[in-house]
Amino acid sequence: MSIAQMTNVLGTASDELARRATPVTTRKHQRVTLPGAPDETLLLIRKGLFVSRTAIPDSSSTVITLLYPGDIACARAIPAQGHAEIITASDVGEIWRLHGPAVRMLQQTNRGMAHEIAGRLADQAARLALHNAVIGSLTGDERVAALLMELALRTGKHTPAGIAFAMPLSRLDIAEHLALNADTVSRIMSRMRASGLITMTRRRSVICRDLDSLARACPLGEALARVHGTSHASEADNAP
Amino acid sequence: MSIAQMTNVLGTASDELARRATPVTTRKHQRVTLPGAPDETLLLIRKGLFVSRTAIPDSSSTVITLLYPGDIACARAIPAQGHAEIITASDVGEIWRLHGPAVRMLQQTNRGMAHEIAGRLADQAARLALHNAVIGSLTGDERVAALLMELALRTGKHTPAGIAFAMPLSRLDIAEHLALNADTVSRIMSRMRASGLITMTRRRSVICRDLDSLARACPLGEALARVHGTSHASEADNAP
DNA sequence: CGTAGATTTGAGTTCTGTCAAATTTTGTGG
DNA sequence: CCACAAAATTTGACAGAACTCAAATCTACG
Repeated sequence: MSIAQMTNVLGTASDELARRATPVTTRKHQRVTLPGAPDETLLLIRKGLFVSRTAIPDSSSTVITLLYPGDIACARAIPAQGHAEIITASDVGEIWRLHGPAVRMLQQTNRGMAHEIAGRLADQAARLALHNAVIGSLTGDERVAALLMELALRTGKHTPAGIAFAMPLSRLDIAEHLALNADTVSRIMSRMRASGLITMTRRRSVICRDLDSLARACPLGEALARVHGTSHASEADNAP
Repeated sequence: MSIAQMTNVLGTASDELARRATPVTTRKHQRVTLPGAPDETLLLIRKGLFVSRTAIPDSSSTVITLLYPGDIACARAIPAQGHAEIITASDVGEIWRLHGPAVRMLQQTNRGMAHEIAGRLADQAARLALHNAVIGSLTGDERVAALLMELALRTGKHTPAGIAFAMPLSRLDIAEHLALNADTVSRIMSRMRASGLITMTRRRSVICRDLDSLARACPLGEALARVHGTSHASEADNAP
């Protein structure tokens, strides 16, 4: 089974999945809770953009991971103890909740499913590793460019004026995700607006004239394009 | 099946695994290559400490991930294109190489294996997320303390003088892993030595009087202990 | 015992964080 | 539809932590 085929196993199994899973339609800022460690519930992201906000005790910081359609959220992949929360960042979202027993049952019926889940988790691990490189080796400007590029690749629409996409994260969310300060993020985006790299109608709507200039503004552009830019359009076309 | 039981599936399947896998014993600085993306080869870390050094094109930086016994390295979980390299950091190491066909065959025979692999990848994703928090929200001193604590928990031996462990990474490795500068790492460790937090016989051998003071020096100590400090001793007891 | 490489340390610079105030946006009720 | 309050964002001034560059030491290894 090739990777390309595997990518759709969760899709082709959707009849069976649909019987076992509990679909949840969410609106902006709605929280979906994920039980803590011993539980093996899976949340399958189906539509929209979600952020996994993980408050780690003993630290004032929260880890913010972005979740796109096709991604899987599970307690074991989250470093915090106890419950975790997945928050809808886009205007609407859809999650399928799969309880532990259902996961085990599906894995017995559909032998490819555990393999597919492992593959997805591997993809998400690759993204986390890349994100480590982003916040570890790039300047503030480059980090913001990386996020914009990621969102443009994942959720952007081509328009005459360039690639348009919604910025579903607040400045504070962006800051926490990119390991920056909210003030600094604001400064950087103002600078980008002034330099003409991006245009913003409203605060939450970005237009980027061309992706190439964004990629040039970010040393990891090539890797980001590989991780975020392939076949996600079909999965993310329900963006608001 | 509880998580505790799952943790050992790869172990209990070792007879079958041993038939399919190619064991590789490595010495310090030895490289084990992992074929690029379409390949589904798995490298199972059995003994020792390895670093996955991923050079991302278009960037001068390399992502360094630490791999401990029980961890899995696979192309899909690595953000770089093409081949990847796993480098032995400890004096000796052992890896089991599982080629794609062997993985598929094992998954048909042993239904729990894909599930176990998914669980391991989830654990590694949790560690990557925690590492994001480390390099994103901690000061240089705190990051170094976090690494020392991780190594102490994973490979430390209790001695009358405190917890002793080898520092298998060079200052440059540490710097790249922690998103710092090699000079800064050196400065920080000198400061820690001066303050009595750690003692160093030779450059690669560290003794920490007590873990608590390290944990106090790192706001994420609690989370690190949870992720690194539970039942790894039995897996890592072959440390050099 | 000498050399190449790794580490340490100093001095100066830059980027980002902190704090505070001004401004814009969003949400609510009349 | 407008006014108002609360929240979010923007911007300025300043401080501090980490980086860069360079030189001095130290180690490992032949």
